[in-house]
Amino acid sequence: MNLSHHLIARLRRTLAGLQYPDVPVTLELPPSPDMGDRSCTVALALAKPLKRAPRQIAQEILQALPPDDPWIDRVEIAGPGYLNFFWSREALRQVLRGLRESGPDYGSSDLGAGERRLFEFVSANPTGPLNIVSARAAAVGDSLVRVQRKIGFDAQSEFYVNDAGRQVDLLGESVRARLREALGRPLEIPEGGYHGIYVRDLAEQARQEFPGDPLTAPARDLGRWTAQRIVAGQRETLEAYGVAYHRWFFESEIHQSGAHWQTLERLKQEGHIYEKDGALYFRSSAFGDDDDRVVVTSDGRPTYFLPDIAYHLDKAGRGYAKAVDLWGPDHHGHVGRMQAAMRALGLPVEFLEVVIVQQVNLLRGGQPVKMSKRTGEMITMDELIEEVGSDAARQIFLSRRWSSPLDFDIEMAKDRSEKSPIFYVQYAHARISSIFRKAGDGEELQESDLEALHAPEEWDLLRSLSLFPDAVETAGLQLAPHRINTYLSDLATSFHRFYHECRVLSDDPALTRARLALCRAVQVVLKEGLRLMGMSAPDQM
RNA sequence: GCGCCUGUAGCUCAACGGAAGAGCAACGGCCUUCUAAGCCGUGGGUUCCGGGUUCGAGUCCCGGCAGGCGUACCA
Repeated sequence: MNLSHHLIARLRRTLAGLQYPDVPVTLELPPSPDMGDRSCTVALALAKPLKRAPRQIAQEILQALPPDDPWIDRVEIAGPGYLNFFWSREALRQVLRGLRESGPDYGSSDLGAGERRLFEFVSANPTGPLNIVSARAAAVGDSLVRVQRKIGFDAQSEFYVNDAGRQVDLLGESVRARLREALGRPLEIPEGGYHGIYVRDLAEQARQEFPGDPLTAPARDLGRWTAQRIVAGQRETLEAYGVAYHRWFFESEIHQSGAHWQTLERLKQEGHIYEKDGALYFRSSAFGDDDDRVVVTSDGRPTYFLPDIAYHLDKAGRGYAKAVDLWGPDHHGHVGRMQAAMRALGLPVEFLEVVIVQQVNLLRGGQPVKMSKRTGEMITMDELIEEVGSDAARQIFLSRRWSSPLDFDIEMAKDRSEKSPIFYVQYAHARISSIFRKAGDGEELQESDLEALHAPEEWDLLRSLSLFPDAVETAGLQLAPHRINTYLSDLATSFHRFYHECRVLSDDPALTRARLALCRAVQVVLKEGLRLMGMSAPDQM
């Protein structure tokens, strides 16, 4: 049940019948509903190849359209040559029937044709608790995966744990420094170590539970043990946020299997590696990067880059046609080298798509909250969820494009007054639930009841429902989950207006049944949309 | 210096290359009703500036300006 697809198919057939050159047929939303429900600009696009006036072409298309379409009430030509389509009441009733049949599957499609896609996000270092930046990435990444699956991609989520390398040693040494501090010695955190107060708690845990003597064990062993504790905590945080990964991938797996050395061999064989000053360089500049990059240092250690290449190669090896990585703005400089590596290894350019999720500026009542990674002074993701709640946080993170920097005001996020737009959509859902509580077990809808729908607010609501599949499709294809949020706000507006103007439970049984069916349809779409955003659909507020 | 992101109403932000929008703030209305966390109305714009491509540019390209981030044999 997708009115847009129906119309596009109609138009394509008509254009083919007219033997026009092949141009993409897409639909727009006219600026105002009284100008139409969907609009098509093919006549404008055809003006040049046909060397004719666009309005004249529009006229020709209009006349060639099958006149007997029960879903189209009328077509108008507007402006320079827009074709504006108006749905018939029958079409809008059909939306309601279709929704009753498909339920939450409404808006699902097989557009992705089962293509396997892997979404990697957050992937924070296992050296401290997750912060607010991770909260944004988690909200965006998780919603992306949900939407991708909705439109027929076989999408999965993954967290890459950097549990190897120097930072793990530093973590071990930082824990040890805290252990010594607890014994009354001065606190000496190593250069580049971790200053956060959370390290003290980890040291206490290590004192009690580390298998062996944490004061004398190798820093790497202590670090690895601690990292595992931190990862477990990160996993709990994300689960409290409603994010469950399909897989947690540990960098140490690569070090154990030696996959990174195999990757290096492969690059060497292809002639993409050279030595300079004792270090091994990957000739990434030959594949579009600004510069060549070190993959093995002069003292023989792999840089983080080499296992990272191996990891992404592993993604391809696992049968994913596309890997989408969500990175922070501080890593955007790495996009070029990673894509260069993918190309050097023979993967198509589109294989790796990097989404840079921009920074979050944390505010409290309009004032910036100072955060410092060095001193470990920061608001953790746990504190964020505790203070503002998972739903409110996700709603804010999904209300903007990921490419925009975002101001997150904690006070505003907690606000539950009428000024706050955060609960607008959920409130609509709760209101509908309330109606159904009052209605009790209603009678079954009769086909003839639909004739009772007449108010403009009812048609407007049905029009809004008809746009859900389009919103899902756009959000999925453009990797733009905030589109779902924009759509749901519009739907909620239509509903609140309807609620205000049209009493659902009345002494007219047919009208009551019809309006209850309409409410149910709205409720299903709100709930499904909220699910795609990883938010709950409360029955009471 | 170079690279990336951002610049749209007073503020926070939407807008598949297609006809500039919403929320908040301001002002004025609506609770004896299924939830007022809601609804209705009013005002508010050189889409940072200058070129270009296009039938059509907030959107794409080039050049500026402003803010943010990055620019390691760290991750």
